[in-house]
Amino acid sequence: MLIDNLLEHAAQKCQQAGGRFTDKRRNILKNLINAKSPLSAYDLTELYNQNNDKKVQPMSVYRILDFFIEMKLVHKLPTLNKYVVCSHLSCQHSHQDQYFVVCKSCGDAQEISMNSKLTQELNESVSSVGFQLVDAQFELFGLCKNCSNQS
Amino acid sequence: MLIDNLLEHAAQKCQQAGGRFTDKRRNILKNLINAKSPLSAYDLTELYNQNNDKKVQPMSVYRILDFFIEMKLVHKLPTLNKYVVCSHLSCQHSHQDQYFVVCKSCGDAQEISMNSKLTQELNESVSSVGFQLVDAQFELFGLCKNCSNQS
DNA sequence: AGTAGATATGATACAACATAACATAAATTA
DNA sequence: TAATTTATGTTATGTTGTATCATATCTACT
Repeated sequence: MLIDNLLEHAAQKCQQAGGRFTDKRRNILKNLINAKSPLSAYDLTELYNQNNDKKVQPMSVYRILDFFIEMKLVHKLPTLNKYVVCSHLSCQHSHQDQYFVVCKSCGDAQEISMNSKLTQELNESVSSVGFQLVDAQFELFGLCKNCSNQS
Repeated sequence: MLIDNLLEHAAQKCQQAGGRFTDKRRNILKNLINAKSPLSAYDLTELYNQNNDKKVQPMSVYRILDFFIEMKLVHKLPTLNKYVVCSHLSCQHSHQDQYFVVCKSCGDAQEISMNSKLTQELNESVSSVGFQLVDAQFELFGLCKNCSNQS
């Protein structure tokens, strides 16, 4: 999908929720969409400042990322302390829980939608120790096709 | 199980692997066994220094934790940046992959062994995006029995 | 016992990630 | 246009983790 369409879609989502899609936010989201792998808040700060006269500080980037996460436009990968755009940036419908596989070699991350069988498995095994599941997002580590061919 | 037995067992595991079970290591593992919830490296540093004349620095604690992780005596919860003892500290046999549920309210963490169905599900869905699973440990978030009753 | 090699820890500095707190600016709405 | 809400600026600081080089301690060998 064209990046401008994605941004337009993101803008709409924000506005519908009573948030603004400012230049800074647009710019930072664009950088994250174009990124080959997950980026840290400091990566995004640097990227922004390389390409803009007005500078931004990490504090602001964290705030902007928090906003995007609330808008469900961005996910945080807590193990990596990095951020990726939601792969369903352009869908209208609501989504299942999702999780991520991160390539140990190149750092690429893939979002995976959780199927119902998996969700059920997780819920069951969590209840078996007396817990009630709240947030099922998680990260796994592996090797992507490219990297496992090379080694 | 009595804590001294657990420590004795840990000592054996270390020695079998050609590692030493020094006083510092013993002391720090003991603190982690007694902990009610996961502790950070800095928590463990403070705990140690409160109870000992010879002080230890975070750097050393990180090294000791790395050692325990290699010995499979301790797990790191990467989302929390905290550490817990392996719930199978005293078993001899090798273990499946495991994951954790963390209570969002009280911070308590429970280790859960992955059953084969779940392992298979994960492997399948990861392969479906061209990845090969390497490390399947992860964390989920929920509410423990106590905390969900209170609210 | 003495020494060589491996293992463990000390010590200092710093990098990377993240938040607190208070001020200003810009948009929205009443 | 004044009041309110939303977004960002600014500075300081907290938290987590690693790099590097030095010293100590244990183990095994002759």
